[in-house]
Amino acid sequence: MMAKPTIPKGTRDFSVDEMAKRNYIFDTIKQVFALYGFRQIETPAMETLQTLMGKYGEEGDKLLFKVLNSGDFLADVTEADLAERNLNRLAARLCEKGLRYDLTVPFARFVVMHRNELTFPFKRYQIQPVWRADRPQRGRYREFYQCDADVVGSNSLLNEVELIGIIDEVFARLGIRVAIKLNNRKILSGIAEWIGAPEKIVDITVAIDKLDKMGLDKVNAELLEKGLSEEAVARLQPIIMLQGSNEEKLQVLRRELAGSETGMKGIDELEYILHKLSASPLRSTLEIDLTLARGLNYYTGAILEVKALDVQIGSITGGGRYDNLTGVFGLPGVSGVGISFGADRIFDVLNQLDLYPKESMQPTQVMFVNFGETESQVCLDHLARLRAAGIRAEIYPEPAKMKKQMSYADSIGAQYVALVGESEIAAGKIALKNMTTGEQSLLPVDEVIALFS
RNA sequence: GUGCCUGUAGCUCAGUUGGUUAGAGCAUCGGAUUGUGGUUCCGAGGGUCGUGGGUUCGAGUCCCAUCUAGCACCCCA
Repeated sequence: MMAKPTIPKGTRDFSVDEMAKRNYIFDTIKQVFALYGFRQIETPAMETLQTLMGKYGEEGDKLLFKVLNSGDFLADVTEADLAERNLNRLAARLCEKGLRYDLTVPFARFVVMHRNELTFPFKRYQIQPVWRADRPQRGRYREFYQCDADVVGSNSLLNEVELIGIIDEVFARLGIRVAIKLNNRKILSGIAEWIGAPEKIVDITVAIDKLDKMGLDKVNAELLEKGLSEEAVARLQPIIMLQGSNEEKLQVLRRELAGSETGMKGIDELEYILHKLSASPLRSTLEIDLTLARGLNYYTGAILEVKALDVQIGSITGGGRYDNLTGVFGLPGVSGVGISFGADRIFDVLNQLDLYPKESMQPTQVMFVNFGETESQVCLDHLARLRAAGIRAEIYPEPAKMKKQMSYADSIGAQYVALVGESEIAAGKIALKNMTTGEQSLLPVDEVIALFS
């Protein structure tokens, strides 16, 4: 007896309806990427662990899925290794491959491997699943798709501007209301530098993030607890309390961080991007948010994140600039900037808001009822004509009872049912039934085709 | 990875202080209706109560473990 079939934790099957919806998302994103001059690549599901390890910090390494070597994978393992029980060292002996954790690191590897075939700036997009051994929650899966667009080999901030344009266009097309949050790593560095505690950037941003929930007193208390001096906390006050329009925020930052060269550089960059974008107003709101920093260890310039306004879910898109993207793979001095759409979360958002256009489901437009051998032969001719005209059409494969064939047409959401029996064949016409209105008319093929153009 | 929480037909759920052969609605399949679906009526199939142990004369109900979904951390799309 077979055990009940299951799938691994944090993974999902997608039904035909779900795939139609997902493809609608992927197609929308692809079209916009292409509009902005990005071209697609793919990389393998597996990379060598050498490529993957150490790129995502200690936490990230723990979340990597490792692939057991084939063959006698214990051959090189000694009793001493087993006795030692050092997981990392043992894993290194047993596994040389892992599932990719994101698309950015494999892309960096790709750029370095193919550097002589590429012309820079190189703009690529990539839509593929990634895997993380995270504990699943709503909107958090162990297998999920990322849709990345990156530019390498260009330091121009125009890239940031274009990427924000892509984000705005994609969510406008999908009909999702979003807020784009913008920050700059150099500003964060400037802040830390200014209060004399460079290593405290993360603690500071995490604390500021809690201002709404906990209030100023508790935020300050947490900062002191994290080891900041009274003086440093006092200096931070204007930055913690930062609010108002983007212009006002920039003004305050400019005043407070005047002493930090790095900080001022970051402010300049931010201002440049906002200025360029002001020329053609975005449909989404764009706001400066100093609390963006966590998990973005490798970012060195702009940092951005997108939140859905009407659904509570983690960020649905993230991105930023990382100088020296390819440095770890032996190609220093190449800057990258990119964004990553979280297709699965966008899918969840769209599902909750039910924002799919009808056409995205691509249901059959005409289904022919099967009356038997001679009748279906005539239908095949009609089908060929309809399909040549780009109409999605099919015939029920068996001469089953009418009721059954009609129910089937109903369940697949067919727009029309075509009836071609003895009398229709004699008349050289098709009885076409509109499944929404229930109306039926007798038409020649040409007029049926004309209905859809 | 840490701390909580969930689990009964494909789906949404009932199931009385542990007590005979575990129910309903929806869905599925068949029939009423031999060229007309989405409405109606009738009928059928489908569950070793997530899984494995334990307590008990007796467990869907109590205990433990494990798996799964989810929540808060951590981290992130």
